[in-house]
Amino acid sequence: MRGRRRSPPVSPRKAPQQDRSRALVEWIVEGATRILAADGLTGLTTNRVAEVAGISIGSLYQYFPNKDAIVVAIIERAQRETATAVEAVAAQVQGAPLADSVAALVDLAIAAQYDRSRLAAALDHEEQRLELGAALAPWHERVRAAIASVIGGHLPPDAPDLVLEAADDLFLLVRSMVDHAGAVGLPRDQTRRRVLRAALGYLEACRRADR
Amino acid sequence: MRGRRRSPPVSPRKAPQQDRSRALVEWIVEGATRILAADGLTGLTTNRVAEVAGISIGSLYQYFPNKDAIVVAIIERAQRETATAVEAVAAQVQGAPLADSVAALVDLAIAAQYDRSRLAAALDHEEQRLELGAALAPWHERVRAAIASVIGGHLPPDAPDLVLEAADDLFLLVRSMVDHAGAVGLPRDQTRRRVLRAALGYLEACRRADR
DNA sequence: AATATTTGCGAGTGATTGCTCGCATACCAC
DNA sequence: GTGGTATGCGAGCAATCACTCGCAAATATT
Repeated sequence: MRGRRRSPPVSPRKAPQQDRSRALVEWIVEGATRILAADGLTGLTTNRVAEVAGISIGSLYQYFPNKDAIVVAIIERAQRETATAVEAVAAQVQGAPLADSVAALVDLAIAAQYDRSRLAAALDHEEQRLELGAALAPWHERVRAAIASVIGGHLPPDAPDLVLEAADDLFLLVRSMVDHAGAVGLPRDQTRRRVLRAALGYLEACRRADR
Repeated sequence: MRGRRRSPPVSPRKAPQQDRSRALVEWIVEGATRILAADGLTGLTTNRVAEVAGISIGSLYQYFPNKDAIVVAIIERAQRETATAVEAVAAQVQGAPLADSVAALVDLAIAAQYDRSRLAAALDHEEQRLELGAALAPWHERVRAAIASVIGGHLPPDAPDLVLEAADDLFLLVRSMVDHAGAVGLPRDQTRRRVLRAALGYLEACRRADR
């Protein structure tokens, strides 16, 4: 276990207090995300982040205690966006047929991740390395709840555990397939068809499982 | 696209010609794999690989032109082992009921990857960075064919494309779920149950799709 | 206007790491 | 033994990168 980092402060060195500073932090995260999407982890150097954000490296370190803190901020923002987007779609498809609801979720995944496979892979990797599992649990919880609310009505009502389990599995399944399809450049419509088949097949299996 | 590496020689600088050298190359790859599994990419330095292999850094560079070449060797060995193992299982379950055959494949995945989620993630990441997709196609082909031979008899016989597609999707699905379960430390039996449900659900959907 | 405080800057530092190269050692032919 | 060759070695080089620190500019306070 040599390569493991210490666990140094990972929250902003100084909470941005003026609007300008808050915008700056967002701007840094935005730039770093673009670098990550374009060049992957090897391209993400602190000097380059500062350069892209149009500030000096010294200023960058007034708001982030170290490089990992920037990565954490990127991951947290991505999780927040994912959770919000999934919740929005979930609210929109309440009551719709299962196939349509799941299709909406798949479309969301394709729209959000398809051209960002490099970013997705990098974030996944860093999430593991920095051991952020616990810190991100609240976001996962929201995603799980949103998906559960979509599929809950179509599964046996006497097994709430099954629904949550299915929500987790469904999310992972869709995410993995979409990311991979994006990485190998599969056409979107084919991806949609295959992911949809997997997702609906899985849910059908769940429905049959608890009887 | 700044962080991208050139594409330098990635094959051994000098083909190992005596048995001793061949064993040495294998030994280096083995040590590097263990480092990767234990500490991830940050722990994998050329000096440490040499140290673990019990040779000098200079000797290491007689057989590998650069660090990436070591990673490529690790990946190729892993792919070879995966392909061989899947083919072996496929041969063993020929003619068995679908559920049993798929269960054997899932068990293989769990046995091979479960405690190596860090290694699996690192290799995935490097495979993308080094753009090895094309180079690894032959191994993927073998895996695809083996899985297709397992599930082929249980799908509509008039759609060979569907079978290959299903083989790819099934492999990805199982691998993703198992890797993730291993990373979060889910108990094996629960993992087995859930992955099996997803896999069989998917196949059932395939069977229904082409009618 | 004068002073104090905060914010921004970026050349430079120390540490790491991939890799080289000159030298030593082992092996071989005679 | 002697000369020649192949193999092994590891100190050290050059490049990279995360991060610091002393100074300047901007802003607030009196």
